[in-house]
Amino acid sequence: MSAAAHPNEIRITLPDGLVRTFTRGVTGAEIAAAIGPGLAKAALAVKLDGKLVDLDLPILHDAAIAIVTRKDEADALDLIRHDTAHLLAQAVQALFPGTQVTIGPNIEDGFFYDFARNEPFTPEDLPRIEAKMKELVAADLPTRREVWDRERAIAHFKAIGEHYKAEIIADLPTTEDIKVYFHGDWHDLCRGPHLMSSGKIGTAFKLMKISGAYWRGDAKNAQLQRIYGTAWRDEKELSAYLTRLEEAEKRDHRKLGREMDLFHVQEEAVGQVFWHPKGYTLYRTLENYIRRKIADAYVEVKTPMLLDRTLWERSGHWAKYRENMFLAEVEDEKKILAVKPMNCPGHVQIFNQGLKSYRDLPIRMAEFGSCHRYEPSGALHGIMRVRGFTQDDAHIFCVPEQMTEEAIRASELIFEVYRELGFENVSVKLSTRPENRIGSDEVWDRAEADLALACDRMGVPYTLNPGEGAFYGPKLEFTLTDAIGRGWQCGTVQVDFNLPERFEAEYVAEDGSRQRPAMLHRAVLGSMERFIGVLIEHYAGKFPLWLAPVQAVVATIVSDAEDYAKDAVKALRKAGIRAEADLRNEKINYKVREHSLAKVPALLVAGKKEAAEGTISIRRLGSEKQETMPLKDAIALLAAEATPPDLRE
RNA sequence: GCCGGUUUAGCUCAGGGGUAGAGCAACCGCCUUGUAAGCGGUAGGUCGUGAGUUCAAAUCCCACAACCGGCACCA
Repeated sequence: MSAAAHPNEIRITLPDGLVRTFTRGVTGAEIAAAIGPGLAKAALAVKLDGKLVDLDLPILHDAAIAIVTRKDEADALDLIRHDTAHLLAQAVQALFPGTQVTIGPNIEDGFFYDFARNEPFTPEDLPRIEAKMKELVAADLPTRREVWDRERAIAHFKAIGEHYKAEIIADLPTTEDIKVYFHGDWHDLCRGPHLMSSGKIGTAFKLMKISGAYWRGDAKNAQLQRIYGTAWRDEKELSAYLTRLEEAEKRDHRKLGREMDLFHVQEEAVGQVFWHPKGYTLYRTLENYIRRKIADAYVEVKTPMLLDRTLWERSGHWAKYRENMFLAEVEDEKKILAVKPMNCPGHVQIFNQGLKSYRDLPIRMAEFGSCHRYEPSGALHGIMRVRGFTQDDAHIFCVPEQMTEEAIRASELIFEVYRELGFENVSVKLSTRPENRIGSDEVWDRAEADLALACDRMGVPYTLNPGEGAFYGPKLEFTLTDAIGRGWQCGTVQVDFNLPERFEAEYVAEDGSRQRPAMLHRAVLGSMERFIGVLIEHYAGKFPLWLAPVQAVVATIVSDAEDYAKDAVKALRKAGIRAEADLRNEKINYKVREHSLAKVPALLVAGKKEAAEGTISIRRLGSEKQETMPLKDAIALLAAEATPPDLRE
């Protein structure tokens, strides 16, 4: 492209490819105005060579620009949310003088701002702050950007008591301009860009919650007060978001677990689950499914719950993980036992029984291992984060050359299981060496490469999670996406250099020498408890038939149909269907409502007609239609559907 | 663990120094019923736990616990 004819002119390429010439120093606002008054009015910011900048920023060089309006969803939301965060800070400082501002970034669906203030904010403060924010929007305060000298900025923010801001500036790279944005007469350090006035923000925002948050995310630092908010392009989007939150709440596994009589928790067993008959049916269905999935390639074992302290000292857990372990003392024997937080040391003990040959490898040792970890009280959450849980665990002992192949095998199992359980969308992360680790760099290089190669060979894309590996080895982490788009990290494949070494696991190699086996940890579901929680929320309690605790209810309309209904239940059960009879003296409306609320997938209604004809009237959960068919056809239909996915043709 | 909030019947929630209420569920009757609540009645609570103030505490004060929302943690 040739340079512009005149030195004071620059060439601006617009999104439609059109190139227009403007005076050097032209602003996005001016370009928008030159294109049309509508665009000028709608303009929020400029995308200058792909980077969002202020509308009033002078453009000095030839560039490709796009005027960003509310129609550009991602950019518009970014701009609006960031401005709303500033608006929040401005309102808070107006209402609560002496409050320091710190940082206020955008997050998914909104933003937050962290404040330093001795008095805590209360829930009642939120509507007040929100009202103030709307006032500031109505005032349509103009935005102004200034670039300050670093030392001046630090001195200024210190002088006005904004010590956190001063600290932020001091930590900014020296290459960075120190930009201060004014909204009316309030100002804040910010990298920008911002909308040209507060009126552009609109009023589709809402403050959501208050929480504590540590300065710079470090629990050793002071705790700040965080206010979360959400902001959208218009009221319609805001209300759609709020509706989405309500819908998510309806899926809450704690609520559904109670309503569907699946499980409960109580104070005397904090962080542990009481599985009710229906919940445990679901649990066993899932467990047996996994058991079938691994039947051909794995051996299943069961290891002790309580193991002597000396074993944990040897495994390294005593040093690294003790504060998370439950201990049991046996005074008579002066012993301290620990409740296992993991199954791996136990599995190595089994591996170590008897001499293994390279011909025996790989040994894939699985256990539905009941583990207990003393999780911080604040981390507990329903059955998703508990202190007593069961891992669908396995450890694979192999020769080092088999590592990639075994990682592939484990990963493919994970993908297959997720797909069969109704999760199509799965992402993979490769977590690499953390600062605090054991093992030489060469060993880490090799292990990370093995896992990366496994992904490549499967054709599975992965994102790198640098520094997030376990201290004993790198890992692959599998995150599935549920029905409403939330990610749940469940499966994992981890290399372990630590345990085989510490427990001196060995096998006899081809040349007769003793070698250390490589070890992989792997879990598909992760924890049974957590995964069932995910399933409940994913399906909103409406499980596919094969998982549903009660698959069919035969409900009578008149008492004359009772014997027929009982026989129908018998026949259903004989076909392997979890069926129950509802012979109560209630209207069919009442029964339909009740079993629908209980989320029974198939309601089989038997009245006088059905009893006489040997038919049944099927009503499926979620449908208002019903279909009458011969009982044996209904049984065949349901039996087919009740077949677990791995057993289908 | 930290910050804030909450805790009253099985569930959802009201009440707020004078001894506890509603709806639904449960139980008992009546109704034999045709696809999302038929009618009537009965019963049900150490008001999270402990300690205090008071003539009197579910209510006020303190401590603790559990739960909820975040933060931190998540071998």
